[in-house]
Amino acid sequence: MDRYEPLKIEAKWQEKWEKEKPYRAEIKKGTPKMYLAEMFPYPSGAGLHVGHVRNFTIVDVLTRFYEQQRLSVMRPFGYDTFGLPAENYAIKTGTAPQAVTKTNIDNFRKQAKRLGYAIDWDREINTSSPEYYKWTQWCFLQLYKKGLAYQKESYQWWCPVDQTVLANEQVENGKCWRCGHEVEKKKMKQWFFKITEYADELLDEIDALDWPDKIKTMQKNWIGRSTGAEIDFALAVPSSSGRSSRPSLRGSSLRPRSNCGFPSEEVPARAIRVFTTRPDTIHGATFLVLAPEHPIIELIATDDVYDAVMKYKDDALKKSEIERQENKEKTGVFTGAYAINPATKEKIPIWVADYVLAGYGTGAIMAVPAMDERDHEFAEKFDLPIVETELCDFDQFGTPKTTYKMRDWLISRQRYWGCPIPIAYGKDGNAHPIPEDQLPVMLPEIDDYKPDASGRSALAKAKDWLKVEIPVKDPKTGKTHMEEMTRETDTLDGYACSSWYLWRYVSPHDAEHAWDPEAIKYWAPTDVYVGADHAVAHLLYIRFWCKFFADMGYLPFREPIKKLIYHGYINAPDGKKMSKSKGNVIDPLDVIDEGYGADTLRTYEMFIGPVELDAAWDPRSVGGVYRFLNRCYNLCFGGESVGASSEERSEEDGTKDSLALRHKTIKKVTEDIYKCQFNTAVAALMEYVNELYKVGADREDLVTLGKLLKPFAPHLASEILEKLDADDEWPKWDEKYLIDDTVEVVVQVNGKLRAKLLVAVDDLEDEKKITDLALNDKKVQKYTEGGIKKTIFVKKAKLLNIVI
RNA sequence: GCCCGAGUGGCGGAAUUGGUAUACGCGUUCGACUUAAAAUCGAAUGGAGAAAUCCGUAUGGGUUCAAGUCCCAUCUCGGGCACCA
Repeated sequence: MDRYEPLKIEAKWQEKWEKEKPYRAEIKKGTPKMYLAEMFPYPSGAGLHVGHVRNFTIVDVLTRFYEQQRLSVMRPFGYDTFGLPAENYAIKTGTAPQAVTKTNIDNFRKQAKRLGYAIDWDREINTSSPEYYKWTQWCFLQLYKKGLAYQKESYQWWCPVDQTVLANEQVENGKCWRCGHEVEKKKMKQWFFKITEYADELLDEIDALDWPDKIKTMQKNWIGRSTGAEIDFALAVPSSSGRSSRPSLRGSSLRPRSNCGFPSEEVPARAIRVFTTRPDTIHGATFLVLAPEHPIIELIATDDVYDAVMKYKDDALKKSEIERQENKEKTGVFTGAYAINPATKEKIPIWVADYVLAGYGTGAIMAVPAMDERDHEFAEKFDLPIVETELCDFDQFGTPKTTYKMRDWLISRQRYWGCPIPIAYGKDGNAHPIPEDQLPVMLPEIDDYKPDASGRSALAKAKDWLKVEIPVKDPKTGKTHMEEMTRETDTLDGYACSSWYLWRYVSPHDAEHAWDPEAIKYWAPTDVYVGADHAVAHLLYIRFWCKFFADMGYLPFREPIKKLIYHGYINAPDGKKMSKSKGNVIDPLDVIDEGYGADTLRTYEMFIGPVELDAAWDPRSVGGVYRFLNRCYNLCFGGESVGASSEERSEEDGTKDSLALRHKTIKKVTEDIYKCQFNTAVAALMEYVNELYKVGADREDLVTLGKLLKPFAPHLASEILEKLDADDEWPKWDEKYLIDDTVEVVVQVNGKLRAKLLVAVDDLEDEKKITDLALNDKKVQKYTEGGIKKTIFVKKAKLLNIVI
């Protein structure tokens, strides 16, 4: 008898799948479709890690499960290749990111193929290939045309190490998500996507999603909608006139410069607009507080305190986000100016303090120390009046307003290795979109990738590339002429590239469209999406783009992902995060090559625990799963030690029991996979094999085993099914085999287990018979001598409780 | 600080959602095979007890015929948000 040699079996099947391409997705009209994908990986130089394997295997189990049910299945694969690691590597070594990326992709593909995934390899995509990013640029232009891609000068997060700006979503606890360095605020003109335009819809549709609550809550918090009102507080007449060198307030209305994220509408002359969720407390507003960045500060600060106010402002701007977060002690400074509370008509002082955030609301608040804890703390510290307030009807003072914590998505990156933004600047400095027929704007190959602190990417050094001729229509004559312009040197945030890739998969080589309209109608939206990261950023951005392209008529749905599986990490055996520096990394390819094989690795990672939980790698448990597969092999390929064959079994009981066992297992495994409870599905298969060892297995038992095992261990299962000359169609269970002739009834006395009765299944209908049987049971009688109060029979639970 | 989620054997974890707690796997122990080891196969394995039994799902209370599951309080751990007016 042959031994189980996983590496041999796996090589055989992988070669067959490579040649025959059985997992190619095709549109089959009339057949229900199933589109599954993982969050595509960034192909790092280190190759696959066990976390990738968990991610991809979850998708694979479901892919094969549905494929075996003969649904029309699509499971593509791709690479998210733009980004800092490849670029930093290029800077360090002088190797072109293009070359590094190609090497890494080749390695990833080779490794993924060794895991036996049911991937349609003809649908492979790579975000840094021109055939892909051409359409990323096309997407940008659609957003631009609708005014949803725009430029704005404002204070932004700047990472001094990576020398680029970052989106809010990429700043974690005041640190850069990539390098971990503290971020700074820098005032720059940058490109944004107007995600806030969709804030309400993004929020309102969360509840209906089949996504983990954790993610839904995080997105809700991130969007952070609150409703209230905006109220204008008129400035009181300044006690001293402004310095002549300073801009004057008189006459003109105040238009906040568009540099702090303040609303762009005009604020009435000589007034400060505040946002509050509690306009009904306006009578208790005893002072105003402005964010340090508020542009009106320098206009209203009186001479006597002007320098102090400006110093406070400068200090606040210099402070890192971490310093601001750590120090919750209230600080602030009086501007010397006053405003009029429109409700009480009282003159109230205007302060500046950094506990008021520039980016939220109007960057100014009315402080109601009697109602608000923070205002109270501030009032106490600076000895400002606290007056109890009566709630009032505020309609006469303010206008209803809804605000969001979410900001527009900053997409400019001052980096080389990204998708070029398809924009050029004319002599007048105005931005012009690159015409669609000039796409893609190719990323030029350059020698020196290093960015500098100038705030421009290395592309600024590609002198030839910078020049471009753009057709311009003269507004007077209506004639078009070519004008030489200078290209935008910022590249797009990598998240832009991944905001539409799920739709590219439906027609990955389409040269005419970003995605084929017919194919998208059939395949999309994605039915199951699996990942372990990007709870807010990517998963919010892709929802935003989906809604936008739905509005544009390019997508026939408004939510891109029906079901989201968000799985846990796999940690090192010591429970800590795996990391190269700690030297505790488990390399999945090593696990395969040690002799365990891919089937063991895959099955182990499904068995490791509930999908949503983190788990620690346990080398010994890997051995346990290997033993299980080995037992499967021996059972199917005939070992002497295997239990009785079907012929030797007693005709009456054996066959009936084995049918019950088989159908029970089919039911359990099927239902568990639907519920993504892969650990218990594997446990059920183990139980099945254990039982078959005891009672013997006939051909049908083994065929069933092969079919149920295939999603987890596809190579071994294929080998089994081939030997048995069986197809892999998913088996169905029949409830009639699950009903036994006899059942065990549990007898409790006061809720404690005292006896078990074996009764005919029909007797479950006869409560009196069972009660009599129980009361005649010797073990039960020991407890019921003193008489009984009542009995409770629960048919569903096959349980009788006797109360004494 | 606020909002979620979770605490079950030596370990990872099961438990039809109120109905036999500890499935499955690991580890441990014993046995078979072997000159021996590995592999494989079989058996045992929550604690106490000679046994009958008793005690056991973080802790303390409660509801119920019946609680790991529901309610209240406390403790511990994880996650999210964190001056958002």
